Formats: sequence, structure tokens, C-alpha cells
Amino acid sequence: MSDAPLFETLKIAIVDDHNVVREGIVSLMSTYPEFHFIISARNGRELLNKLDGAKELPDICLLEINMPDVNGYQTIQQLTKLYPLIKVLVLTAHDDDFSIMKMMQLGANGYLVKCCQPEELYEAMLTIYEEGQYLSNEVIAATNSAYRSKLIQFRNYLLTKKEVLFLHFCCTELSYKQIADKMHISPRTVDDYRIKLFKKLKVRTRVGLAIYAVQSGIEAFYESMNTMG
Amino acid sequence: MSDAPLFETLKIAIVDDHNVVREGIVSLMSTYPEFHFIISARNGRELLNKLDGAKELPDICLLEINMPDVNGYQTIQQLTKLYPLIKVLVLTAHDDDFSIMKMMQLGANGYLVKCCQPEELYEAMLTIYEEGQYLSNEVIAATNSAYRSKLIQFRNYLLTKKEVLFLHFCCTELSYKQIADKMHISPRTVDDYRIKLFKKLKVRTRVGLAIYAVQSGIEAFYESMNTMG
DNA sequence: ATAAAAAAGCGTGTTTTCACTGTTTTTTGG
DNA sequence: CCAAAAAACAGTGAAAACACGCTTTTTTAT
Repeated sequence: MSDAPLFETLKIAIVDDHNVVREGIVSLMSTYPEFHFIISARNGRELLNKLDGAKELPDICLLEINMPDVNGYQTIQQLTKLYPLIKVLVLTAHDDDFSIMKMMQLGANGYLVKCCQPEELYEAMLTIYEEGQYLSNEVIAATNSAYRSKLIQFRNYLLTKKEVLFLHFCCTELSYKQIADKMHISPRTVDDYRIKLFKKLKVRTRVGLAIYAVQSGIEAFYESMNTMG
Repeated sequence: MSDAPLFETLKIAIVDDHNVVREGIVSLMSTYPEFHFIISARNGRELLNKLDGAKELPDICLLEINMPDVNGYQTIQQLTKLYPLIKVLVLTAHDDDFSIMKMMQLGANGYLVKCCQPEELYEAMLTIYEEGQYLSNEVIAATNSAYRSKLIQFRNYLLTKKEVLFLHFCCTELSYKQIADKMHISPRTVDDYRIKLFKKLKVRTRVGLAIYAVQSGIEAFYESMNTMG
């Protein structure tokens, strides 16, 4: 009995390719006696390898989005499939609406940007463990702006796979005609994608599409569409 | 005499807008008894405020590039001007050649990406204190690639102010004609900028220019040109 | 001081991008 | 099943982007 902890200890995994950042967060959050970091990985592949055959599974996984090899989008899809009991708290530098909506849609239990205070991270981890999810101000704001004006805006975050593919090609130096070839559709249909996305994303030129795709995280998300899971 | 440290203690400042990251690095690097973090700031303005009238100045300043309000480019220019004795070690997520070359050109004493190992950060800080600078593999690689092929490539990192301004406008939805108005030059001269940058940056379209500007960090650098110092 | 180099300017023609008004085919929902 | 919605396809004209050869002005370097 004397060895029994005074409070429940949470087993934590953390996935981030920035070694200094990852180990820094481990060091910082380990000052809270509630947390016990059992897995530290630099990308999704390393995480999944360490989870496979692990003696004990983490309660919560802190997950960055932008990582080489296997990124956050791919990782969370594998996690929810293989380890549905592990709660995922996205902890990332990306604060754009697309990333937030997409990760929540993929099953994240919370989303925090790295500029939050350590105390908020602490609160979020406890809340997720106790209540299943933590809705940060960022998530609420993104959701609100998405649902604003009769769900029209929300459609922005529900781009089809082909629209994401088209947006990806818009970030290259291919002409629309060459994009049509790549996508095996007629140039006129490419025109339809262009016009539709002009309206959806409120831009007027291809440069607008390309910049939006890069800034919003969509171009980063594209990478994860074909490679894994 | 009994209180004298066994080794010299380095006074460190750290500037990073990601609170969790910054405090994490403080926590992690404070495990090395050589380091004493005396200033923690979330951007250049906060750093300069804390330096102004401080009892003791840091020996080394760890500096992120991308920050709101006053970014790394602006901060290092103020630091080298007002506090030339403070060594600057850039510690950032950006690993593109432009950011590396630009920060070294602005007087950084070292440049590390956040995915480095904590041990390398430790080595870099000691080396900078003892020898004045630390040349990481990233810096050497960027310099090599820059000096390759008779310095022609190097010119990429020595874009003129007007070229940076033009690149910035290329990331907007303005037409070249409108850009000409904004820059107070003729549309034909805008054409010259375009052609010159096509060659310099090895792209063929405006989308190529825009994507390059965003990916390479040039667009981020632009922000710091007119606002401060 | 002056030659070389860089910057700014000019005209023209081609290709690409964008806007507009349509039709046909496929998918979706009740 | 059938109506409605979404996706795909079509032609045309205007605007913007791109390529080419060339002149003038300003800056730089020796």
C-alpha cells in the first residue's frame, strides 16, 4: 500500500521530429508527477514500431502534424484503427483552420498549438484522460468560422480527394492542360475544378490557389493521401 | 571562495513564440549545469525590452526566426547593433538555404535546426562561447551549395530589396500591371524582374515564383524589411 | 574618367489563364 | 424509381502571363 501512487499516473507517448523540442516537452511535462512518458518517437513510423509489441500502451499520444516519412495525418489514421483506446492530442505549430478541422475529423481528441502555455497543455491532457476530449479555443474558433454562414464555409474543409489532387498540381508549374492529362480528365473539367475552388476558397487566380494550398496545410495534407493507410 | 563555480556558467537568453517549446528547451538544457537561462522571451520585442536596463546581459541568445510582431531577422539586426557582444545561435524549424544564408549574413554565430540532438545544441552553445561560432552541417551544406558553380547559385541568396518586394507581390493575386503600379515602375520593368528571377530561381511560371518565395522563407523575410530597424 | 555591368524601359507575338453560357453523364437522396 | 444535384465535357472571347529582340539610363569598378 505504501507504494501506491497518490494519484493515477498517465502514460504518455510523444511524436515529433524536432528532437530538441520533443525532449524539451518531455523534460518540461515530466515535472508534473501525473505524467509518465513511456514512448518518444520522431515520426509516425517510429511510433507504430514502438507500439507494436509494447508491454503497455500509452493513455495519451501527443502528436505533431508535419513530420518526415509518416506524418500526423497518416499516424492518426493508423492509431484510431489499430489502437482506438489511445487518446490523441495534436500538439503542433500549425494553427490553420484546415489542419484543425482535418485532424478533429480524423478523430483527434484535442488540438493545441505549441504557443499555448504549459499549464494549458497540462489541463488538456488531464481533461482528455478524464472526459475524452479537450476543446481548445483554436478548435472552437475553427469550428465556429466553419459553421458560419450556413455551412458554406465548412465545405472548404471537406474538399474531395480530386480537389486536393488538383490543388496540389496548382502548386506546380504544370499548365491546366498538362494537369488535365495527369488527372485523366478533359481540360474543360479542370476548368470546373478551378472555378469551383475559386469560389470555395475565395480567390481569383491560380497563384491564390497555390498560396492557399501551401499556407493552409492542404498541400502538406496531400502528401499523406497516397502513401499510407 | 567556496561559492565559486567549478566551471564557468553561461548566461542564456531564449526567444521563441511557442511557449511549450521555449519552456521545454529551458527545462531540457537546464539539466546541463553550465547553462543559466536568465531571459525567456516570446519575440524580439519582448527580448529587447528585457535586455534594456537588465543587470546582466546573456552570453548567448537562442533565437527562432518565425515569430509574430518582431521576428528573428529583425531581432538579430537590433542585437548586433545594440549588443554586439551577445552571441546569437539561431535555433529554428526552418532548414531552407535562404534562411540559413540570410541569418549568417546578418551576423548569426551559429544556426541549428530544431531536429538536432540536444547534445549538438549543447556542443554548439559551448563552441560558440569558446570559439565565437559554430558551423553546423546545415550551414556548411547551404554554403557549399551556394558557392557551387562559380557563385552563380549564391546570387540567389543575395536578392536585392526590390527583387524581394517583387517576389512578395508575386505571392498575391495582383497582376503584373498592378504590381508595376505598386512598385512605381513600368510594367515592362516588372517583366525584367520576372525574367531575371525565373533564371535565378530556376522556375518557369509565376506559380513557381510564389511557391519558391513561400517555401524558401523569402516571403517570411519580406515581412521584416519595412517594419523595423 | 570611362568602360562594363546592371537596371529600367519599349514593342510585339504567342500561350496560358480566366469568364461566360451552355449540354451530357453520373451520383445521390427520398 | 425518379428527381435533383454533382461531375464531366464543350466553345468562345478577353485578359494576363510569357518569350523575344532591342534601346536608354544609372551604377559600379578600375
